[in-house]
Amino acid sequence: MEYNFKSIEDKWRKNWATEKTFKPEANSTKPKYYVLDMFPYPSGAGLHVGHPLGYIASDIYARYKRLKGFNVLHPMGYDAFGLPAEQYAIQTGQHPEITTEANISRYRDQLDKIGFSFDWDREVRTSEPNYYKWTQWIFKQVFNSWYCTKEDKAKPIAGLIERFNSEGNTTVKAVSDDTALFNAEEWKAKTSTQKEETLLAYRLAYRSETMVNWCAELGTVLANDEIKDGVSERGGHPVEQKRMMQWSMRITAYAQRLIDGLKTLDWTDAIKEQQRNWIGRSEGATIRFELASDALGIEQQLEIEVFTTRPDTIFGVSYMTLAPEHEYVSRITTDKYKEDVSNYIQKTKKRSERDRMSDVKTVSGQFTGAYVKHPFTGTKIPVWIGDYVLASYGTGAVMAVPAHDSRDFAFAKHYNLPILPVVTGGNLPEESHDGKEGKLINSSFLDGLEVKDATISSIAKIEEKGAGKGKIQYRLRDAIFSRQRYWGEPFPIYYENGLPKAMDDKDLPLRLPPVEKYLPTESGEPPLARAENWKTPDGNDFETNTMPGWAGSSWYFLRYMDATNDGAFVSKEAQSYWKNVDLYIGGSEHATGHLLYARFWMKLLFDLGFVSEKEPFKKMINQGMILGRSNFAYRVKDTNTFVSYGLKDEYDTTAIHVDVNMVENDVLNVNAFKGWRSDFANAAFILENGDYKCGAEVEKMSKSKFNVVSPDLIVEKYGADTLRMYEMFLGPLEQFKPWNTNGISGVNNFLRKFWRLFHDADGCFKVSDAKPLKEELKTLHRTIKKVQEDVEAFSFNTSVSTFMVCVNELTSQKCNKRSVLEPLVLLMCSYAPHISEELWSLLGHEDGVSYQKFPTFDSAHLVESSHTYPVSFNGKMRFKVELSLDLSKEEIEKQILTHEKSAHYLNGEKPKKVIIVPNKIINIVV
RNA sequence: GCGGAUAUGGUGGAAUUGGUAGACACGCUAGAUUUAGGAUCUAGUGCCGUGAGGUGUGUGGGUUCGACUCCCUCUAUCCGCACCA
Repeated sequence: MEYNFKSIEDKWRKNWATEKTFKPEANSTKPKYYVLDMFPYPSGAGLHVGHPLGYIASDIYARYKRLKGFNVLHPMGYDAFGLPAEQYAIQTGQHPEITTEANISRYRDQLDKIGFSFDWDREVRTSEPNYYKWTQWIFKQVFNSWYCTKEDKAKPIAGLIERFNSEGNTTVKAVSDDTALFNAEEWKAKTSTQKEETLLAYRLAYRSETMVNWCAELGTVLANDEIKDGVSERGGHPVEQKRMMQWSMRITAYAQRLIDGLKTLDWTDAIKEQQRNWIGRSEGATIRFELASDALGIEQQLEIEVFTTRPDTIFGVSYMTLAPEHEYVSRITTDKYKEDVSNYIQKTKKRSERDRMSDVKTVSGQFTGAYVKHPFTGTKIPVWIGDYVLASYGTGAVMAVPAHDSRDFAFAKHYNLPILPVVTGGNLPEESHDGKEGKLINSSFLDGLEVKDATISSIAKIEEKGAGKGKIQYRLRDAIFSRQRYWGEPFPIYYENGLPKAMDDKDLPLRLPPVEKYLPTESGEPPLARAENWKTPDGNDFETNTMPGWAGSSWYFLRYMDATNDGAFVSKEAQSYWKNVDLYIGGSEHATGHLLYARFWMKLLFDLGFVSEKEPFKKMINQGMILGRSNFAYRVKDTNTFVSYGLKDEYDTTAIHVDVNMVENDVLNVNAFKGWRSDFANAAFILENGDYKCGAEVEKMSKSKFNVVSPDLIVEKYGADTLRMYEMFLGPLEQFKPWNTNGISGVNNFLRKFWRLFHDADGCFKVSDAKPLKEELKTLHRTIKKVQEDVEAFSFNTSVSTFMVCVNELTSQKCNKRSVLEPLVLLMCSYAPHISEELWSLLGHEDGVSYQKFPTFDSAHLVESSHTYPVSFNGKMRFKVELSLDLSKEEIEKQILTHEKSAHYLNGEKPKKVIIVPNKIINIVV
């Protein structure tokens, strides 16, 4: 019988589904292992060959762990809320739910064809009410919590109210918006509205007027990580800064714990480093500078606070710079400079965020006429404004030390301000000396100290003087949590007297209401404002914003543990058994979005006692993207004539993406092209050697570039097992690589050869029960060893090669011994499950291959031809003999003596003594 | 500018962690077979050289009996962050 992948794959796929082969055991005594893929957003384009890459890798690992005796959880679901379905709804009026449903069923079909070992009974969809019920519930927990900095954890707000009742807020140490101090009496005297307002300043989910990234084109705000190069990540639309009332979450309260937690994670350094940079911890001090009182007609005793990471350079301050938006600018500017300052502010406002980014070299600023006093010397320091200082970081003001900060240096050079060196070293006055090495000079009590020590003692002196204090500053901002969209989770929030109130648990989920149109209202309110009767039974308005995309994806990994539970987001028992994700596979593009938010929520749920783990994903592998290879045709300008790639330089042409499915080996199927689009029906072609050659380029796969290769076609032509092995064979998992189908026949050949090992010349299934030869065992055990090492190291590409070598060797050994082939099937079944399952059943086993044990290797069989080389060692000669455990001592000696390099060491004499040590190194005393 | 990564044949990529560089696969060349081939099989294939031989892992240096592997220098490419004080 020939290898008929179609019938084999259909048969086993059905069998796995009906037998529920991949359902984890309940009440298992086995150790657990949780393998998770980042769940996909079901887009209209369907899966392309890049999507399954990570899924195949995780599937191989999940199947491997199962054979290794683990109770494996390997689920899949859909991140179903999102922009494209909503934009499609805006264009067509079709409800996003219908679009999403259709896309999901297409995804499911495609996924099913590849033979994954998912437990589909645990599927989750973030847009399902029985899922987002719990997203809303978690939001409520956040809303009803505050962050205690003393215990360094989130706590229920009810406890805070009790403390306010008994002692006010004077002893409360919390992460909160600045609020005035009050005692218990004052708290009790507040009206309920005032109390709510106060509490809102403490809640971990809160509403505030915030500067947001507003994308007019998309009609919504965007998070920082949804913006790339100043435009929206989706669609590339311009983004502007705007003040709006928004929900936010106090992720900043967790900044330090999010950094500390990274140490416990088995993630790549690149991702950890990205998160560290994003959180952006810097140690330094805040220092207050008093306004010089002799400034003309300016109010006394105003202090400007700066943040600096270099308090040691305090004596090098030669001026101060405020952000143009700094609140004191108008108050301190002297009459003489009023006009210049306001002109400058106007000018910087016009510069968009994008210009500021692309043009960081231009130095600009303006003197305000005001001076501050140096806290130690009392010297007058001029105050400038400059757009190199950001209002949103630190205090929006910097003490400028041009000698030791390159930005201050450029500014000082440009405006001719003094440059005072206070640390030795560097290349002053040509450039600033930013490095933290050298000794302090010209710095009074700091003179002679190293930078490190000077930093410590300067902070101490500043604190002693009451001029400031040591401070740790983070770049991370609170996460804006509301979106002006339809297709997202509604907030479980209504408004009473203008203040937000959380709904009762029993009223959840708050379902998305039907709306006529999916656009914002004429008055600019979000789409939910169109919903009829969007009110509580008491007539209070519901929140009209919806949650951002990351809400549902920040906890889905917990839901899989107990996907159908109606009484809790996950039961205590399920969570304490599965704990957290052991292996997470997905792209690195979520480094500062999803992966940070999920960690934040996990820690918050941990603080509140809902989960037992502090981190969601223990180990993570980031698969590289598979890129597409686009093809181009070259249209001669203003004609319908296309010129072949090699001749295009003789004409004035425009390149047009052509569908890669009409191109083979860069040769265009001209007839298919004519039928592709009506305006090409009459196209003329200038050929070379009778063919139309296309140009090619590697780009991201996308519908609009017509370079999407669907896995369906590959499965159709070669089968799922070939696709699985080929995707692994393509190269290291983590690497970005272009898709090309050139090598796929090699993998397909290999599977056919593998099949033939079990069949005789007439194609009849036939294996022998004879004892295997030494050579055959060597091949087998080497393969077991290598494959196990490769799987553990996620080097799936090399193990595919290992299989090929193994099958090639067994073929040339004409080996058809059961005792060799059976373990080989078990090795292969993670990679090519369908063919393995079929062969396993042909071998006469009733239990499926997934219920077996991973074979163990016996190093006694791993005998190589020996290889000897000399190693010098403390006057003795040391020889290393590789993999020659079966050689006799005499043989080893002979090899050493006849080794070409031996003459050099032994000078023709015989060694006095030969000592063989277990690690295959032989000491020879001369 | 800061941080992370990568660099090996015509191509994708191996190398047991310091031990015969180029496994495996694609491609290519020759031969066999087939009416013909996108099919199958056999042999060859880093580069230079007819050959013996020489040479070779981005550049230059170092450690070592021995370096793709370790150390230093430079170069190129990719990714992330970026006037964060």
